[in-house]
Amino acid sequence: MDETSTKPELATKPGISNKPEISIKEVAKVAGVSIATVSRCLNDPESVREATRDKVDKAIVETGYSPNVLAQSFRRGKTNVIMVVLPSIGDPFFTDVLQGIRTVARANGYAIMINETQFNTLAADEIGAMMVSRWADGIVLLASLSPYGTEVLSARSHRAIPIVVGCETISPELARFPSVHIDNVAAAREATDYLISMGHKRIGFISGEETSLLTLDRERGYRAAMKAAKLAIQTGWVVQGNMNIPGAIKATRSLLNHKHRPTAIFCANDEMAMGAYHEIKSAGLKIPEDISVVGFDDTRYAEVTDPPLTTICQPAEEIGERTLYRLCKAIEGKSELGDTPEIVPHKLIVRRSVGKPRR
Amino acid sequence: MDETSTKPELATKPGISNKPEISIKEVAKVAGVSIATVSRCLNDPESVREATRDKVDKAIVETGYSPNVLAQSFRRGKTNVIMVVLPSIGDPFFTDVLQGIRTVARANGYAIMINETQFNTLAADEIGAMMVSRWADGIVLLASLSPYGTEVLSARSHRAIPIVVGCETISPELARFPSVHIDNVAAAREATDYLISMGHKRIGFISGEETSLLTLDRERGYRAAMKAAKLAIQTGWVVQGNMNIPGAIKATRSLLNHKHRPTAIFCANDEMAMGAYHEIKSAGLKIPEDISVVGFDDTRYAEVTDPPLTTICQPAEEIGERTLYRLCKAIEGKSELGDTPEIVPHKLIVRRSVGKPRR
DNA sequence: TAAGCAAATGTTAGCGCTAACATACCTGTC
DNA sequence: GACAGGTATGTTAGCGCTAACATTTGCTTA
Repeated sequence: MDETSTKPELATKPGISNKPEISIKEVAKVAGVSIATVSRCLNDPESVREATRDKVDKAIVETGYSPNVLAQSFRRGKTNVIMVVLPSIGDPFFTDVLQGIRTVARANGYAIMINETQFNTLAADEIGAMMVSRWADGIVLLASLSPYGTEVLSARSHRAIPIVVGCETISPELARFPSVHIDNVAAAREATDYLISMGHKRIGFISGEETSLLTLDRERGYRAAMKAAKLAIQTGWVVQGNMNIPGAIKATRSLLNHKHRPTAIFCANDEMAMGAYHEIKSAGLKIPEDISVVGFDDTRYAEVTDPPLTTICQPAEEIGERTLYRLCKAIEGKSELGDTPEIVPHKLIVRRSVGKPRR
Repeated sequence: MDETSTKPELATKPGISNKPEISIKEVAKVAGVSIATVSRCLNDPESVREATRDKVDKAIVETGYSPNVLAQSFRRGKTNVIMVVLPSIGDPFFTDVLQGIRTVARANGYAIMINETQFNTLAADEIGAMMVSRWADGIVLLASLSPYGTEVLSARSHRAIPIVVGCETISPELARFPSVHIDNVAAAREATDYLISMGHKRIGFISGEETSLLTLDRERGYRAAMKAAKLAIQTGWVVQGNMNIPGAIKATRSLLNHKHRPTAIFCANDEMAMGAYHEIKSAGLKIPEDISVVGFDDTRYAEVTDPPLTTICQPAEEIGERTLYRLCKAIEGKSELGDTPEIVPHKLIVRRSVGKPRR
């Protein structure tokens, strides 16, 4: 035990690390101080004399000690982990939101744990479990919850950890949570208005998951614009596309086969617009000459599609940053804005996917 | 305290949850049993008499108890968390890998923590910290580490938690870790050979991050194919594109302006191929008539680009599954394959982005 | 019915760390 | 040189849980 070989024996089987976990106790012994002093050196170095600190630092290096984060978290009752719940990791829009989240998280010493709902309810259980188990210090909810999920959340609310909702529109049930998002209704209306202003009268809409309130809001904006312009929406002009490419392809096909084929298609996100592009071109039609397309999100692909996609730009990174900022404040118990929803600005980005209708 | 109101008081300030954390002790008291029995009901229900179990279950519901996962993890020395390290969450290829990872993780009771390196060295520190702090039970490494990162890892190896490398080619330093990946050299060579077989003699290559061994391997395959066909590679035909769209656009521009302009471009991933498409079309050139393009990864976008992209298909989901499977085994200490690299098959998917060169 | 044995339950010692409290150690002042 | 008053360090009680060990209970069998 006392043989001072430079290298500790290597575990022959990684994964079954041989027990001798180096604890604060070991360091204390080597440094000739008490464990409290070691702890202080780690957490409040100012409070310990320099000479002692040096001894301890040396002992830490010598023993190869590093704190057991698990024990720390347990003791402090804080994990410094934030869970992010989102519908789909693959969505490039969320990539940008996550970027913002990560920046603020890192700055505040939090690690991020990502959880995909994939539009199912399972996630709700996991969120509930998370809340209750105290694994995470807080939750960023970028997805909409099923009614069941909302119920789970409410049921556990007495042991709640802070939640901030981002991107998603707020349902009445979730209204008690702070949120950061654009005005989806207004944005969708703006996009539709733009199509109308270009002369389109037959406009189709490809929606997302019906469980998503965000999608519903975009549909609402589309309908509002149509109504305001006194344009009728034919049955079959609103098709569900599930926010993904295969869904959009199917939806577009049905739109193209409609007996009153729309001259323009408004997609609830850019990903679906890419699917629509594909199907439109496959049908031998040209964008925007034969049919115009508008997307939503302004992902990094919008610029490089052919033709470049006209779409609504959300300040994704900013949403991420603001969401996490507010969550951090809430965790610290000094939320500034309370549960106020925070509306960030959107912007219609006009590229070349919209033209005048042929007739 | 004994007032049996249906709803416990709501914390007025979420985030500062009012202390009374319900512990196993509370449940034991309510059920009239010892804490050990409660623990047993949770962890090994078989070992407790049904009548007792019922009492405890009822008490659990009544108190609203749920275990403090932090305490459990601390006590057991196991978190059931696996950290996944990848270069970029936004890359659609990793979306599929993650899908596979998630499936196996969930089946084995692990939560996933995602960590983006974004090609910097910072991540290495975090991985090292993770290893040492025992936050995670294991690590999936889908990114290549900088030399510094490798050093960090080695330095801490005496307290190692299991690591399995996925996708990335294995450097000699990492060779001691198990891995799952395709044969990148062979795949890149196959793609290049295909271009050559179509009659191309002037072929450019857009590479990724120079720190990535995977990219280097693909470049190696390209060079090997060219050499085998006795085709010279002009200076300036191999350009770095950083695995993203803006990088690819710049790289493509330089390729198009080359005095010996290539008739085909091989991109180290599909994302860059999309950037290349854009730049080629912007220059007024047609794919594949004027210039052919080959990608790598076969992401979900490859099919819907215009024209559909010829590319190398990696079994992304399978890589994820296998990687995690092996990691789980390693965590359980019964790794079957040891550190053997596992090569999974790739496949060239021929679509319509490659034609015969014009001259 | 008492012994014997297994099954069921209880008791308790920590896991590694932090923080409250207790004690020791300085330094300067009169 | 004794004392106050601060500063630096030591001692120790848990956090909630699990698992090893101790004890009780219930049931079988002679």
